[in-house]
Amino acid sequence: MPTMIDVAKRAGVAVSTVSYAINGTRPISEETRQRIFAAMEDLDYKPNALARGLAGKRSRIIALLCAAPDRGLGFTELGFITSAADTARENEYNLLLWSLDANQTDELRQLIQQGLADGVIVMEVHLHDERVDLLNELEFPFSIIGRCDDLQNHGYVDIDFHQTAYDAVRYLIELGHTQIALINQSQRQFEAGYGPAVRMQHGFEAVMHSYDLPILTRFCPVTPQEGYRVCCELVAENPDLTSMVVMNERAIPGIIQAITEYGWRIPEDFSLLSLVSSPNVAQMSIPPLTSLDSPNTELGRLGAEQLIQQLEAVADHPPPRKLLPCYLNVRGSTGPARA
Amino acid sequence: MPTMIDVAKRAGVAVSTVSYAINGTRPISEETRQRIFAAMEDLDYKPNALARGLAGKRSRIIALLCAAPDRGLGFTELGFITSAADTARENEYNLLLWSLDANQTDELRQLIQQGLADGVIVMEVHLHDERVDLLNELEFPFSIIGRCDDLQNHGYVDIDFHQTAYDAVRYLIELGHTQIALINQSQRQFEAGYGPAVRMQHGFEAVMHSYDLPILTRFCPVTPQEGYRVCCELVAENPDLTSMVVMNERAIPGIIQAITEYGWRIPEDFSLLSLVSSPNVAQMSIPPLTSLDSPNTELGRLGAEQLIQQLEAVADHPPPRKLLPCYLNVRGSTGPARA
DNA sequence: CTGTTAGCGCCTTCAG
DNA sequence: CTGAAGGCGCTAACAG
Repeated sequence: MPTMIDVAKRAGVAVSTVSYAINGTRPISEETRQRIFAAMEDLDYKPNALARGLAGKRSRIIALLCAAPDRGLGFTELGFITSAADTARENEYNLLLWSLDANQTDELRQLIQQGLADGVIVMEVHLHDERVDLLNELEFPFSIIGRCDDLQNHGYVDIDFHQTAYDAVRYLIELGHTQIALINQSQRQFEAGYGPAVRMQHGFEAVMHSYDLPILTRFCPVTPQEGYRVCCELVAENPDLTSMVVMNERAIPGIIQAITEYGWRIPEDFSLLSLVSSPNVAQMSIPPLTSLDSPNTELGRLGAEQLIQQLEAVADHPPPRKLLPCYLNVRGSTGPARA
Repeated sequence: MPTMIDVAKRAGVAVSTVSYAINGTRPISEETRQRIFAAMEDLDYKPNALARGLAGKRSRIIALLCAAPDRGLGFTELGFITSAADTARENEYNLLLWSLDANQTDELRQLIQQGLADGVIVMEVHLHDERVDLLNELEFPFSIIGRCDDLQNHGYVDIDFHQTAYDAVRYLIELGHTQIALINQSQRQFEAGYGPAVRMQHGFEAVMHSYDLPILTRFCPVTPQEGYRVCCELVAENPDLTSMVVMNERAIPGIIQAITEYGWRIPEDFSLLSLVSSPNVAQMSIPPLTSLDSPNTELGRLGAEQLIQQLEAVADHPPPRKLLPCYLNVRGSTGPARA
């Protein structure tokens, strides 16, 4: 592996000049610049990232903190991961994967103190998140996908759950539905303060209230079996129900089965709308589900971009805060309300 | 951030002694060892990874090359990624994510020349893979999840597709089936030499042949629509068919629909077995699918472990080669052959 | 068993 | 606009 010294020799300049040429930290005459880059080409030279990081105090490495949530990792997280990786690369950063649970703050501290990463992206944040506390305490740069309660003047990117609830209800109302139930994630998640569960719950209630419609909601553990059980109860107790919005992909097969067994056809007799879901699984159902798909790749991208901006910022920008809507994809599980 | 010098001072020893104590590269008297570690504790010292890497020629960083295959990333890849990350951490390595397509060899070369990573894990390899060629050319350490044609005396971990085909057919035969069809992935993938498609095709043919049963196979693009179309044709042309093995998760909803519309109930009239699939999606179907689930986390783990062993090997071990079976999970989509 | 010291490859003040 | 030289924090000879 050639080093900067080799390049300097070949170009007939000092090493520092090569460094400046590479980093653009200082004006260089066009002529020597050319010579230097030619020499780099010839030698197939690439700056050594470790040495650069050590000397320059910036490694151009960021880390993605990927904790497995209770329900396991899914397409949502996969979207974050890959788009964060892409975004990092586009900006000439490297992305590390730190698979730590939300409570492994000691391990996180260790990793940070290693000095490898310039900053981290936190995903799947809890409303109150120890990791975020730690990062604040260490004053270590970070960005968040999701939102905490205590925003601490920090930025974030998240899904606009309220808007999503609104879009869902609005869409069903336009199809003539007035009896709309929400099946949320598990009560445990809700009570643990899991952001999406909490915000969707409140968002849905607010929207239904604003339309002066009856509010009907259920929590449901994230399994088909529980989906079946919860949905059976729900329809038995509410035979007037014509539609349902569900933010619980894993429960959906059970829900469909319950509805079918009750004697309703989808979408002729009953409409089903999957919230904050991914196209992959929405298309796996029969019929394919109309859904409000989560902007996963955008979230991952923005999370990475916000962190990188923060790392490269000269002045202090105001903390970037962004809420993204879900995209409505009309597939086969929704239709006009039955008479 | 304290440095090694601080620790050395506080413990009253030379920096090198601290270094040796940390790395265990040289015997240290128990007493000074204690003093040094106490000093490290007191100062909350952690070795700087960049400096360590630069000086020691080993960064303890490995990279996972994660190309998105044609069909997009799914649970399989997610399993690789997370288990590789876990394994890396357990061995005190850091895992980088390099999202490069299989043909982006220039970018790969660049990243390697940066000197950040000690080695890479390649997944989703093609039977002939440019990345592997490059890695061989550069003599850069790597491990493979999957297999190339030209093994070059290199190790690998992969699924035992032949065994999987055998297990699937055997299981169905025991249920009394003799008319068994295979729905594979797309012909394009097969012809492009995509390992799983090729090996499953050959494995299935060999197994059916060994049982002296009729061989019936179809390729199918990875969408529900195509699954529907291919399956409609298949059953129309083969009304005696009683079962089907499918290595094409995305096509399955369409397949189920086709079978249902044909008038067969699953599993009473027709058995469906999903090959090399993930429990998550197998459980998403109605009924939940009996499947041979892919050992994703084991593959990811072994891929990482093989690389790390290679990096830390003193002597040259023989290249580790391992084929893993899929796990049979009997769920609700298989039953005795209809009369 | 321990200490001294020269790098690892680069960045970044300082002088010119 | 360019050069020289001191460090970044650690490892690994080389000496005791």
